[in-house]
Amino acid sequence: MARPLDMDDLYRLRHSAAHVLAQAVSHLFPETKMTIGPPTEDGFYYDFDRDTPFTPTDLEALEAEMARGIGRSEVFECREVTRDEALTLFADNPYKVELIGDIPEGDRITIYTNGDFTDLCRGPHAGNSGDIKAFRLLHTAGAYWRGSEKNKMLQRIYGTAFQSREDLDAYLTRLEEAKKRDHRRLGRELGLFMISPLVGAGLPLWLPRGAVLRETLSDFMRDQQRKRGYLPVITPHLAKRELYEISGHWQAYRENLYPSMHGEHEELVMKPVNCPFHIQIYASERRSYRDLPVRYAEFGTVYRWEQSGELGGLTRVRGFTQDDSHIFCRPDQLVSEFHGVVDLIMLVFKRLKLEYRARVGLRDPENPSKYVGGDDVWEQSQTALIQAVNELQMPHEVAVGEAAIYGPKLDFLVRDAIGREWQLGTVQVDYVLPERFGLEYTGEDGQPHRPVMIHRAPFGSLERFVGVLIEHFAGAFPLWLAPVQAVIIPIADRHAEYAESVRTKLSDAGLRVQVDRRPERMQAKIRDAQLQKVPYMLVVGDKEAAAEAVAVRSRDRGDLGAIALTQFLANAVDEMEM
RNA sequence: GCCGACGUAGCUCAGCUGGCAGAGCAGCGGUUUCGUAAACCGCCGGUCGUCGGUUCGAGUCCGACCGUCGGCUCCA
Repeated sequence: MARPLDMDDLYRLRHSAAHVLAQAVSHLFPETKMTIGPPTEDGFYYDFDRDTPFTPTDLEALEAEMARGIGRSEVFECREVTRDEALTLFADNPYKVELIGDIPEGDRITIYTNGDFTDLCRGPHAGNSGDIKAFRLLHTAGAYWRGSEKNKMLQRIYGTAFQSREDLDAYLTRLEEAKKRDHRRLGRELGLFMISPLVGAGLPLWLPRGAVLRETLSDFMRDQQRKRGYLPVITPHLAKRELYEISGHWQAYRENLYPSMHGEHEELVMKPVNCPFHIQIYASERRSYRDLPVRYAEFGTVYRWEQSGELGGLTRVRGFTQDDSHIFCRPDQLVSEFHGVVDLIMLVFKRLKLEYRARVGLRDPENPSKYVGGDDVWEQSQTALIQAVNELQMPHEVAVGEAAIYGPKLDFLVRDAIGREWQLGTVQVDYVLPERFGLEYTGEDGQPHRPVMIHRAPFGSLERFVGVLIEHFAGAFPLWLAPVQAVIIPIADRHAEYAESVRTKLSDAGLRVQVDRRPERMQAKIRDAQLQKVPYMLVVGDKEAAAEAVAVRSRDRGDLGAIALTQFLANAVDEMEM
């Protein structure tokens, strides 16, 4: 076995590959201004300032030019320079001048040279360009200078590099595999959802099989919530603008709200969040300390204006449904309620065998305009959240600036098949909205007290959650989730009647089954069921009809032979519990 | 929103430098009644994303818009 790949070595290699790319650009497109070119998790990129964008043909020419640079095995030489020297060297490049200006006084300023190309760079680099054994330029993209849309858009070239040809091939194969499980592709192939341009971008339509999948998840959650003392509520999709002015969403998220509609005397907006509605329900009665906690749950569909370039599939949409709930509790109940919510979220991940990590999101003190609520209230809620998380003894990281507008939160991030991480479950502690809406309960002392709110959504959005599940399972859902759990395949027309009786028995037992009675051969029906990733195919012919049996073929394990129908049903029920 | 690529039948795709719109699968009709991943024959199917322009002539060239994809920015 080859020695384990040292990430630092790979980073150096990719960093050097970025320099070789910049060198190639300087040869073929001398008018181009270099900016920055770091290594990334999967490769590297380099941003160039250039009037005309790079074409796919340009990329081919650059790959050839890079190969020449690598062939020369040029050493990466590091040299420390003075600030003045650096400014002189890069006098004609405003980007480098800006970077030099940002290097703190007293820090070393270094430049790296490979052959005829010199770049301002902190390093480190590979020994020489010949170490880059395998590389590929992947695609181009626009990217703002320093990531701000106020700055000029630069031309970015993405590439990747490895220490061997095999590693590169393995990476490219992985990209291909990831493409095959893309939820947008599988969504169409498996008949789960669609996007109609006439309905609108970012507004997915759920097809029957997708709707069954989603409903199965919703039913699971409803069942858990019922067991945990949640109460269902249902609220409309529109509300007066004033509601969101009080909550603060109108001010803080105006650019993400759909333009308002005019009623007779009021302005109505599509709801971007469910919480103010649930707050109104809480506020509709006098509440005693004995009534708390109150847990309102709703699969609430919300609408947020997203920039068109951001839309795609089920994971980035303009309308989506949250498995939302708002818990109103006394301060002394906060920690136990919080723990109950985390328990529910972990149950979801366990049921689906998903790997996750937890992240505490705190507010960014540098950017107070992103939030509502005073410092003291934030201090209180952040302290409460951190305490609750610590008591769980759950590994987590802390991210400053990742709070919600009204409070800190605990997010759960799930990694999907392509390695992307998705924020799925979330719990938020909120002292702000109860204050803004003047919520109260009467305490033991007969005095009014302010409740605390917990916002939580274990799935996050059903759309995004299903999108991630499609990719995670590559469409081959576990039995309990599969939209069609079994297809019954009669071998010849004379077996249709028995097939129908099998369907009735299994349907009555709660399974989602279909009979494939097309005038096709059994082989064709099996093939179609496999491609549709149906967990079980039940072949029925003369032998099965005579014995009240089914010949079971598993999607994953192949032909399992004939067993009694009652036995199949018992096995299936067991499997769904797992 | 910004940068780039792309948009041809329900799906996957071909159509070279402008000169009569193609294939496979799906669908429909027929034949076949079959034992674990595609039976056979035939037929239908397209305002080449939309609108405008250049040209004797546009799927092909140009522009705008709509949409999709890869990024950037944003994400309560």
